[in-house]
Amino acid sequence: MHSQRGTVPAIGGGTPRKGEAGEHSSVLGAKVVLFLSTFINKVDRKGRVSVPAPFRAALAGQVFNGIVAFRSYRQPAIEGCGIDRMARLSDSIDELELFSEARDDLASTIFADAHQLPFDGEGRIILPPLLAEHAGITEMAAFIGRGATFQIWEPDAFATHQQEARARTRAHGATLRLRRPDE
Amino acid sequence: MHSQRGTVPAIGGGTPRKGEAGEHSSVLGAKVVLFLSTFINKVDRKGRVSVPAPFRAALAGQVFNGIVAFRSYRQPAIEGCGIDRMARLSDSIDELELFSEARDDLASTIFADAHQLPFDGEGRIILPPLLAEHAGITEMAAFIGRGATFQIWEPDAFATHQQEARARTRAHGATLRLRRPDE
DNA sequence: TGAATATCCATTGACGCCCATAAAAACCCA
DNA sequence: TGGGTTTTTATGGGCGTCAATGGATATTCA
Repeated sequence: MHSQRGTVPAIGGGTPRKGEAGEHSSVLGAKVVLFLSTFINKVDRKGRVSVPAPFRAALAGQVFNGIVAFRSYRQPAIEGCGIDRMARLSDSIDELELFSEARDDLASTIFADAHQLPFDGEGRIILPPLLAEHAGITEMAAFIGRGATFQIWEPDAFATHQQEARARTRAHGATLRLRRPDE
Repeated sequence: MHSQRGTVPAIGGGTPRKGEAGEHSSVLGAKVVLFLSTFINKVDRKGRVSVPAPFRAALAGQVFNGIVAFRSYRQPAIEGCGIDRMARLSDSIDELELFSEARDDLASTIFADAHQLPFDGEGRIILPPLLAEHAGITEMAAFIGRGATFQIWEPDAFATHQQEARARTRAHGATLRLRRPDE
């Protein structure tokens, strides 16, 4: 399977159509951002790739119209999210010991490496060569939903990774206690 | 079996009546979602299937008007739930160490494989080929209520599975202690 | 002035949305 | 309690719209 056309209006749409992508909700900002599923799109000769419409919808309304991307430091993949999440991340890191080594490392690994990739009129971004190389992406790019964030992989590499992850999860019997709605 | 108009309430009989499948309650959001009974519906040539009305009722009011579906790990079935449940899952995962391996694995196992399937005007969804294949679904699809979630099976496969499950339960004499309302 | 970047336009096929039908189930009323 | 009426549901199909993609054109900066 590969890039099927549009599909899956991301989370925004309790309400059907009428162009407004992921409007809505919540008086206190904090719109529900959820990246789900996998989409494989083509990278054209100019290095452009369409960001899946559902992902765009999930990002709609943020101050920066595009995505933030940086190299994953554990995997041959690109980490992606909205600008809002970076702000939160910044806060989290702020809570680490000032001048600690971990803090330094995180700051330079993430923020220094982060790229702001704006959408063009059609919802595409241009993958910086540095990032594309890191992920081994040339012709196709797989957008992988991960809940509050997403990743971009070279399709085959991800397929392999996913199988391994599945195996590990099953082996560890990794469980996760689901949060109660109100807890 | 064909064409009995909708529904085939199999198990736990009591006909649900009037949209109250999993009506809600609770002033503060957190509506009670309950999927009960079994319904067998047809998959048309476009790959569309009607989600049983009672299930739709149980999902009414969530931010995303549709269901979230992904391949079951241990069975040839599709797991289904509402977007709210995924959001909670996302929150739970967000509490794990950032960038930890367990977190990575869970994310790529669960979210990457999840599909957001929006309802069309008639309450149908389109079954992605990948999922349909995994469950061996071609002409008919059985919606199985499981309380807070539900599954979608190929009818015959489910019948078989159910018999085996019953046999196991009888053998093991499985018991379950009921949770007190407020516990 | 040339190369790199940003806008805009065109194509096509999938999918969202609408309308129509039949048969249940729910409802009403004598 | 039974029959007739109304309201939902499940299901088929047609068609318009939008997303993904490719390429051309305008704009910016070295």
